[in-house]
Amino acid sequence: MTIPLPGTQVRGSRTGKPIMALLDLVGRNWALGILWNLQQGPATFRELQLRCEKISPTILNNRLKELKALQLIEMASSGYQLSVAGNELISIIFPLGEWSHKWARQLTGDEQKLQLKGSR
Amino acid sequence: MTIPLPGTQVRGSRTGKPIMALLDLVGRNWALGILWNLQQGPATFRELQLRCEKISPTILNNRLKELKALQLIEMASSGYQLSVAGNELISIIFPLGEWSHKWARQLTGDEQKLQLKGSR
DNA sequence: AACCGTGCTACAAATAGTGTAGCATTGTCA
DNA sequence: TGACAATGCTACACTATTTGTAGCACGGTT
Repeated sequence: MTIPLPGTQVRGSRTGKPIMALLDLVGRNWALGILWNLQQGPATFRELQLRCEKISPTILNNRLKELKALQLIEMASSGYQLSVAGNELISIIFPLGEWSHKWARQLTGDEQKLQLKGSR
Repeated sequence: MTIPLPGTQVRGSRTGKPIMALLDLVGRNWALGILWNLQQGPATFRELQLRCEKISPTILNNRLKELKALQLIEMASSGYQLSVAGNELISIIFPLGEWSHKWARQLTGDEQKLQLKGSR
C-alpha cells in the first residue's frame, strides 16, 4: 500500500487534498489504534503488540512504517513514541474517548431498533 | 464484517470499550470519508458515489449499512444525511481539516527525509 | 557458549475492497 | 399505457489487505 502523502494521489482522491490523505491514513486498520495506544507513553514493538491486543506483527510493522514516514511517530531509545505532529493529531481526536461513551449508552438504549445480523 | 457495536467484541478489543468500537468503525476504509462528504448536506446513493470520487457501490453500501446500524447516519426523503450523533462525531473531527494543511506543509517541507518508496 | 529479549520478516489462509455490469422499483411524461 | 430515465442496490470475478503462526538475525547478559 502506498503512503498517503498529502499532495499526491491517495485512495479516495486524485487531488491529494491533505484531508483526504489524512482520512486515507486513519482509514487504515489499526492506524488510529496505534496512535491511541501510544498516548500512554512510548512503547517497544513488542509492548505495542500487547497494547493492541490482537494486532499481527506484519500489520503493526506496516502501519509503523507509514506513521514514521508521515512523521506522526518516531523512534527513540525508549521505543516508539508520538512525534509533535502525532501528539497534535491525537489531541484533536482525544474528545472521541468521552464522546464514544455517550454514543454507546445511546446505542444500547435503543438496541431493539438495530439490525445487528446480516450486516454483510 | 461485523458491526462494531460498543460493548461487544470488536476488532482490536475483546472488551468492547466504546472507543475501540469507534476506532474499529472509523478504521474501515471510507467510513470517515462518507461522513465527511455528508457534511455538505444530504445526498442520494448515487450522489454520494460521486462525492466520494472512487468508491465502489459494494463498499458504499456496506459502510452505509454499518453507519445506519450505529445511528450515525439516517435516510430521509432527501437522501442519506448525518444523524444528530453523526453530526457530533463530525464536529469533533472537523478541526482535522485545517490541521491537515499544516501537517501537509510541514511534510512537504522536509520531503527529502521521507522514504516514499518500498513502503510495502 | 547458552540464553534472553528485541525488531522484524515469511508465508499461506482468510477477509475485505474494486470495478463493471445490470436488476428491480419508482416516478415521469408523451 | 408504455417507453424512458433515475434510483437503490446486488452479482461476481479479480485484486489487495489482514491475520496468525513460526521463526530469523542481532545485541546484550550470565
